[in-house]
Amino acid sequence: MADSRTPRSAEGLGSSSPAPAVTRAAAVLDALAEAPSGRLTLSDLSRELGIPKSSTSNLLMALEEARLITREGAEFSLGRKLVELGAAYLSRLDEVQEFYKFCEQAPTLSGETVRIAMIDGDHIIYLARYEGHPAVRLTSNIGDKMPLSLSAVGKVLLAQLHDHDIEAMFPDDVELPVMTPKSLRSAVELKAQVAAIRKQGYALEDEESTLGVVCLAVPVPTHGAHGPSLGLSVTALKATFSEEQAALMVKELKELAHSLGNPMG
Amino acid sequence: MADSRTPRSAEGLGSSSPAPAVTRAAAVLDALAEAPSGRLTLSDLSRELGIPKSSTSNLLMALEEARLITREGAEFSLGRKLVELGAAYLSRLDEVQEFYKFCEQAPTLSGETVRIAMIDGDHIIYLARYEGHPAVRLTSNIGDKMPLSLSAVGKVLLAQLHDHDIEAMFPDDVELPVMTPKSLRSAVELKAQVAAIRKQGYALEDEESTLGVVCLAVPVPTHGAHGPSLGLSVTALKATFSEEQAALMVKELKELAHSLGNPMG
DNA sequence: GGTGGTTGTTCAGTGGATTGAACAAGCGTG
DNA sequence: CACGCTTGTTCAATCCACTGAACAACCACC
Repeated sequence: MADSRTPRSAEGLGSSSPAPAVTRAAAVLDALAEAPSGRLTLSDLSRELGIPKSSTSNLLMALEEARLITREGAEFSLGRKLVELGAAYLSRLDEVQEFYKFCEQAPTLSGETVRIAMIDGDHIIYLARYEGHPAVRLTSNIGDKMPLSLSAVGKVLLAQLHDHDIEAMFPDDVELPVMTPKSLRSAVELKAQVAAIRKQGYALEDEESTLGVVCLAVPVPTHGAHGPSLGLSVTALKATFSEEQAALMVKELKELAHSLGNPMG
Repeated sequence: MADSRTPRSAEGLGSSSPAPAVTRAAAVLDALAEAPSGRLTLSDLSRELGIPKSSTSNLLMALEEARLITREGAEFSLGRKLVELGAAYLSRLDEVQEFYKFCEQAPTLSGETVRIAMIDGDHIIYLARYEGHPAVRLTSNIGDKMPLSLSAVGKVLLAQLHDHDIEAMFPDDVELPVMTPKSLRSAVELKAQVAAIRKQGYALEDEESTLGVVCLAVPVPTHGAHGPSLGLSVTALKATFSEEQAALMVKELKELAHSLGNPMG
């Protein structure tokens, strides 16, 4: 997707980093993560990030020594250590452990596909997935990202933000990403939904990211001031989706959200 | 585990990194990943890594801007971007996708707990887990590490290495980590097992990491020269473990390994 | 409230990381 | 095979990131 003609400068001109080498190294990791093939050469990186070749070479050597990237011939790709670090992050979230336990025991949810997600910049990121439903395997994985406007969790998390933050992210004339004919197209429409979500306490996504698939989501009340807000969602096939079922799911999701929000034994 | 009295210098004295800031930043991430609570203050990090406070402050600011870490008051912890990056790494491994598909269809394995792992320095790291067996939920997670000598996959991957590499990692007088009374204690014993594993083509772990639990593992033939070698394992309760079952599992594991090793439609 | 030991931030000097040009090695192409 | 166009590595000069000490803010404990 990234236009290879447009080098995205690692440094935003005026904003000089307090540790440029680190900022640039992070840009290297990003570039590798976003590259379609996942593999780039020194020259590729140097060109795309606008970093001199010799400097890039130094960065890559340091990153390789830290196992954050791997060299394979002349091509570099992400390293295994990133899996460790990502896992270390997730293992610290007690919510994830409890999430699994709860899903297994919940009468309705235990048979569905449930996910827990978190807001991450202008996207959501999936942290864990419970699959009671081996028949419907989602293509999305832990760690995957999604635009806020295209998912139920995204909308529900958006609804948790202050209005001026929402306005900053979605001015009225902004272009929203579109994945299906039913995707929301205007920021005005999105903000109207946000208002509705705040009233009813849950969000619905009706084939807006994948045709034939609907999603329900609720927010997890953020306990105390610390930690970013989490959201929960159930995914179901539109064909087998009924009002009563939806009501049950929302009820159980809210129970789960409540128990995640109030840490107890 | 880390003796807080012993600052592990980020730089190995003589070996000066071509990009010290990056190496130090990586050390910061490691320290945060290993910290029991997952949260450290600027001073903690400065002390433990032997980096001046002012420099540490700069590193942390740059890391935070890259979302590789998060600040929470005065404490720093790993950032969400690491989950993304780890996921990006895993999503590139086609093996993982095929692994899931195969497990679901395999007659015996589909009811068991199967994992795929990779060698990572002197440990193994789990890349994916299939659970046909909701009754027995493992405590281990994707991204977790394990010493080579304590798991069936570890031993089977060790058996793939050249003898001189094994000798370098496990000289005869080395102290092996111990987790149960049945854990291997001497490197000599370990190397004898490696020889046996090479003959029979699979490895067995008999309550060496967890009492009551046994594991079988086979290697995935590394197709071509590139990519590190992978291993597959099934975990079962010792109580419900029979010879015939073991034979079936090894057979299916080998089939899976073969299909992973020979990429096809 | 004073006091000792923290904490994180500021700032000017300097030593080392960064750099660009010049190098060597690979690869299609005519 | 010689040619252009890549690629990655080398090296000395310069600039800027790192440093250490001095600072301010905080907490805990008499």
